[in-house]
Amino acid sequence: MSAPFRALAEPRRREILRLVWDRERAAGEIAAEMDDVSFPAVSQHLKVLRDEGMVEVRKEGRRRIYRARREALGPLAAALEASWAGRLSRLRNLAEARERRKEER
Amino acid sequence: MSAPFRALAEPRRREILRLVWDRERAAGEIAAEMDDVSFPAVSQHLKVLRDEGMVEVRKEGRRRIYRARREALGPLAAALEASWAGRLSRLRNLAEARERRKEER
DNA sequence: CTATTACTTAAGGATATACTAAAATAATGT
DNA sequence: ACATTATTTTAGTATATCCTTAAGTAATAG
Repeated sequence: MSAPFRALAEPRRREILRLVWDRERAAGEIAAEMDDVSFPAVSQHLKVLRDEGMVEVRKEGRRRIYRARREALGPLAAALEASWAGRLSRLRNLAEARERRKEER
Repeated sequence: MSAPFRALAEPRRREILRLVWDRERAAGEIAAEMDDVSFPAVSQHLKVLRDEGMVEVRKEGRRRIYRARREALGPLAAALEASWAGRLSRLRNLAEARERRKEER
């Protein structure tokens, strides 16, 4: 129960999920889309997502093709989509306002 | 956007949220309900939740009374409730099955 | 069967984070 | 004013995690 939240705590993993959310992509393609991170690092994140059942892999020749298992994410799928749509922003704004108040002191 | 997921990654913080989900509780009461953790540690977790706007505090005498800001959690509220109800278990079971398969090799 | 491409796994290091104990702050009581 | 209770903050440490480089697999190509 703990693990799904943990898996999504990492921004890179959320970005990977976004990339394979509605089209499948090979590991290499995913890595190519991401900035400032090595291929192995991406591969390690993919492993975490696989172990959580959040993505599925399919072999095609020498490529591994990934896609999100949206159903498996349950209510977390909506939370992810909200975050990509910036719809978690009310929360963020509140946090920022609090931060500002703190600094004013 | 990153921060809310990060805040919920920590099991203790999810437990704190559960404790103040539908009744308010003083910081000390929260700490008393939790096992194997010091009061300061709980206080630090409460700070994270406060900074994320996930809980509200109210002073009453020398006690600080906390409650969850469920509205502010947006779609994450449903994910939390699902996790407490064990309804994220399909995900977990898949992950465990995968784990078993790996060990069998 | 050697080389190349695509990817994963392993080893090691740097940084983040969660914890404890101790000190500081805040409100009330004597 | 001083003590007590409730909580937070600070300082320091241990552990987790994310990253990089290097080495290991797997599949196809020559």
